[in-house]
Amino acid sequence: MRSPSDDFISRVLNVVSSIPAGRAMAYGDVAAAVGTRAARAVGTVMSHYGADVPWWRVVRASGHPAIDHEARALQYFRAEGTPLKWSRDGVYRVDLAVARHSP
DNA sequence: GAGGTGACCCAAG
DNA sequence: TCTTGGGCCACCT
Repeated sequence: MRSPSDDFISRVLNVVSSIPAGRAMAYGDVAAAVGTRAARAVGTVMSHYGADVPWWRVVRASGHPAIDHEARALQYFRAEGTPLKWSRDGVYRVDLAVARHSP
C-alpha cells in the first residue's frame, strides 16, 4: 500500500540512505533530489521517519546539523571522519564544500 | 476544504 | 560572521 504521501517519504528516506559515510547533503538538496523544493517538509518527515536513516548526514545549507541534535550528530561525524569546520565558540558545521554528496 | 506547524532556504542589513 | 524577514512545500488536525 503506497499512498502518494508515502511516496514522498519513501523517496526522502531513499535519498538519505544513499548518502555514503563521510559525506552529507543539505535539506534543500534532498528536496531537489525527490523533485521538490520542500526542504522544510524533508525535515518534518525526517523528524518522524528519520529513525531508520542516517539523518545526521542531512544538514542545513549553512552546514549546521539538525537543531537540538548537534551533539548526537557530532558523534557520528567524528566516527565517520566527516570534514567539519569548527568555530571559536565550540560550535561546528559540516564542510559541505568537501562533504557534499551528489545524488 | 482550510488553517497552523515545522530537524528549512535565500537575500539584505 | 550573525541576525531579521519573507517565502516555499508537505503533513496534521
